[in-house]
Amino acid sequence: MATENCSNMLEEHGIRPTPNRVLVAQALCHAARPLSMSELENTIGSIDKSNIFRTLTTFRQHGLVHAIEDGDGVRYEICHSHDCESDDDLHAHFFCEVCRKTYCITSTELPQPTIPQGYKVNSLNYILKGVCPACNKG
Amino acid sequence: MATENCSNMLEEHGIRPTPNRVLVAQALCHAARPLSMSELENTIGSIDKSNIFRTLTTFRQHGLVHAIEDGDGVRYEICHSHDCESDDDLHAHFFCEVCRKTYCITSTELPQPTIPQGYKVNSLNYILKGVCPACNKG
DNA sequence: CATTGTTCTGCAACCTGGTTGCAATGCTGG
DNA sequence: CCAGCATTGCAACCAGGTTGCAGAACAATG
Repeated sequence: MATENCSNMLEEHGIRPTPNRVLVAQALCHAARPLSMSELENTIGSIDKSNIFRTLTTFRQHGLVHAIEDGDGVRYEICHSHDCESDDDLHAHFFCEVCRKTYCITSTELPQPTIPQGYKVNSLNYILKGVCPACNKG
Repeated sequence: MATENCSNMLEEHGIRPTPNRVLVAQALCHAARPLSMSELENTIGSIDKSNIFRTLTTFRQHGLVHAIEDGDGVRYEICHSHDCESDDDLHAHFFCEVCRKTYCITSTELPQPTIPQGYKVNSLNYILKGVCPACNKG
């Protein structure tokens, strides 16, 4: 996504589009998969990890990104939900144990288990672990 | 589970039943829910965390326990699978964000998403986060 | 344009969970 | 009993995540 568009996207979510924030948003938009703090740090190269952490916290508070816990830390992806309150952009994720990347499984809806009485569910995390097609060759 | 039974259980899995290992196995059997390394350390009180770590690693290698990543670290539970190879004891887990405990959702089968071509799945982790019934009162 | 208060940022320090190296101890088989 | 391997506790380490702080950037106001 172009710098301009990312800047607008931030403003639409009530986030002031500082240069660093635009860089983080661009990195997330450009990646086809969720990125961890350190992946973002390496990709961008010019921003301190504490700032990336605070930027992602801000993004999350404004419903711009999802946090995904894939057993290898936390990764973030742009939330494509039509309505960030209802968070209808849920899907499973696949963590490759070889290349240690996390992919979105968008081919299928996130299957919802039956929740017993009394539990209040705030978020879902469905992680599959194994070997991705790229690493599975040969 | 009694000391005697735990000891047998270890031997059935090809694990030498040292006193410490029996303590860890008992703690896991006695708890109705998966426990983290530090929960085990606190519950048992007499065993060093590095030893608990190595004990759990051994248990896992012998198919005695599952590791569950619930976004709050790793927790372990006795694997009740009939056949540890096929690992048919899969179920979702619920992490309470208030008391920070993890519960098993055994009321329902773990729903399986459709996996795209080429991915080799080794394990599944389905975590729901929210507030458990005990913390949800009042 | 200068001033002031808030926001953003980088750096360094910290914390916690997980992991490893090592030396001492305990156990097992000859 | 002895040699050799398994088990253990301790201390150190590591990485990801988090916080405190002080300076830089910014927006608003007179």
